[in-house]
Amino acid sequence: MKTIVRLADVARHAGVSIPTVSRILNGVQTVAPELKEKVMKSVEELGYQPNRMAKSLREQRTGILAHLTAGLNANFHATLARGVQDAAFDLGYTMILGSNHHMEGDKDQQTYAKLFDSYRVDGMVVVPSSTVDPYLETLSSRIPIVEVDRTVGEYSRHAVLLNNTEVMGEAVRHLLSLGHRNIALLYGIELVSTEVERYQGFLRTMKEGGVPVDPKFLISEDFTEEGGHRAFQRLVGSGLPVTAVIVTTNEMLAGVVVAARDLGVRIPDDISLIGMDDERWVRMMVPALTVMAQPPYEMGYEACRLLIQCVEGQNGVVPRVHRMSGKLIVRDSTGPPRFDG
Amino acid sequence: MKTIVRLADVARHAGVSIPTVSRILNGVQTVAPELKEKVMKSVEELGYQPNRMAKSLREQRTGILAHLTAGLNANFHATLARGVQDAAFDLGYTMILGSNHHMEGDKDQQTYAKLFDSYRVDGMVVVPSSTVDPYLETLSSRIPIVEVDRTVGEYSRHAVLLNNTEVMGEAVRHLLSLGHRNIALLYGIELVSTEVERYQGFLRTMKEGGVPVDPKFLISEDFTEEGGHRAFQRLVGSGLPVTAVIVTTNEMLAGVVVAARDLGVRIPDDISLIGMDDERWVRMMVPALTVMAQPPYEMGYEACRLLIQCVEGQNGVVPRVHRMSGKLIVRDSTGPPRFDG
DNA sequence: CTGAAAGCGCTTACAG
DNA sequence: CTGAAAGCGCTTACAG
Repeated sequence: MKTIVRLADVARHAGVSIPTVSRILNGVQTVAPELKEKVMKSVEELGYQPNRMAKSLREQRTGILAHLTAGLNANFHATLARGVQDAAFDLGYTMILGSNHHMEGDKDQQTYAKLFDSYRVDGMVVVPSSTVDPYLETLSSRIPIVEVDRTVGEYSRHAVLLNNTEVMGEAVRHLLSLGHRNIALLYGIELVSTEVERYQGFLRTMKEGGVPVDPKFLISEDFTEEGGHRAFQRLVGSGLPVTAVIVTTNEMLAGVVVAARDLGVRIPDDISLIGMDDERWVRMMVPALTVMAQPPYEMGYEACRLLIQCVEGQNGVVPRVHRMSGKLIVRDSTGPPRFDG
Repeated sequence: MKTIVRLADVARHAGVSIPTVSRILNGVQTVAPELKEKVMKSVEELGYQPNRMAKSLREQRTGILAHLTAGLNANFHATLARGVQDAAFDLGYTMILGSNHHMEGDKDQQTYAKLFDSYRVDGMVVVPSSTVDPYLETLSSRIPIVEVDRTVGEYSRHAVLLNNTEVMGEAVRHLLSLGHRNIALLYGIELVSTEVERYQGFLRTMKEGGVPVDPKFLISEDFTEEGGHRAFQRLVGSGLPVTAVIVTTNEMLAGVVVAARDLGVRIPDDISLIGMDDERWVRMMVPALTVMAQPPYEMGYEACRLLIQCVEGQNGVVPRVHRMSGKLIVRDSTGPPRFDG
């Protein structure tokens, strides 16, 4: 293990004092050009690399941003994380990542929040879960936090969210214009903002379209593939005259597709289907699915950009919700209802 | 912004010296039980959270591990990263993540490596690329590095890799046993160890099976979906009597599937197909694809566990290659060759 | 424009 | 068993 070069080594090598080297490296104050040159040569020769830990300790800022996510399993969250990371990198920060541990759900988010706090990160971009919230609330008093994808609700912080009601509205209008009236909504059982907003968007647009909604057409289940499977089974098992189904999450969507195959329900001949998230499997399967597409990369990037703004002083800005627009991508899983539907 | 609690604050609050608090918190040395109790109460009351930066600076170790990956876009790498992260978390470390920036390929890996080095990370788990290698080599002299998924080759470091030749062998034998003789291999054009090993595994097993390989059946292209598309087009366009195709990467596999549809080639009726990575789309599409499945989570976890072993002193252990076994999952994209094939 | 001194928040020999 | 002192590698007032 080679010994590491410190500022003092560079100073000695260049024949100047430590502060001088520091000033040159940080471009602060004016320095004699000749000294600068000499020092830069020493830096080069010795391969000096500043110790960010020491710098952080002294400056009382680390240049590290934490991202607390709900889990990299879902492509959506992985891409969002990439957005956060790229923004951090572009703006001179480093991202530290905490995602759900194993399969234990979100109970680790708080552990991660504490851990990252102990590293004195400059701020956090978080996909909030109910359990992490109380801790974040206290943390908020010390460092800026930006919520992304969903929010725990009272908007006391910046939040970057999808324009959920809008996209859902698009989806509903698409089905209505095809002639559908008996449209079911399959959604996640947890009370997170995304689900609430999509649910509301559904109801509102149906109302605007003048189509009454039978509560039996509103089915909530687990966020998982299994949940989607069960929801679709229940729906079809009920014998109701459904002609179209909207599913609010990608995981559930997969379950719905499998269930439809299991039950011999043809898409879109028997039932039209609209899902969430434009992932590869959605494009590769036959029929390719009509989906509400989100821009996860942009959401992450924007959230992080906002966070850095807060970190760097513009925290005079009043916290608000930033809406990113999704769009409906029409493919082959939606068509006119069956004539007997 | 609330002011933050330091060790000194706890000491004053408990009426003891700073070192005493430090010792109690770190469980080092024996301390009077009464003092301990008093201090712990103060810690609790003040909500003290140690400053890891300061601790790191003093201890000359940060407890941070860096993971340099090839990009979270691919599910494989996202899951692998999750494995690394979980291992880090389980063993008391924090993971810092660097993945490819935007679409610029791997040229940022070196930037990330430098950045993380400046934070004095205790070690790195890296999915190496050719450009990052020279820098890693010098870094290796200071901190432990474990390679994962692929290696730049000379095995001067620990590496956790898939047993590429084995799984490829399984795939080939599966096709041979179905009666195929004219099997094509579509692989990535870059000279990375995964590709080289899979290529060799293909040739070796064909040889063992006593089946000569026409070099025209060996087609290399970009790692991308477009690359796969082109490769399949070239193959079919050549008019060669292929009855089965093996594709070495998931990205290319998607391109092959699309190309087959475009050209009206039926799978497995006209051509049998084996791909890589057991991702959702591979299971959801019809026919569900036969694939060589890797255990990315386990690979990441194991690599990180190994790294921590090195970090914590067992670096007496001679660096070696650790092989993880993949397995062939037979589904509906492989069948007997066409009688006229 | 440059250097000597202090200090960021910890831990760890060193005395007692 | 406990505390005073030094030091990890930096930056930043403070003199000159």
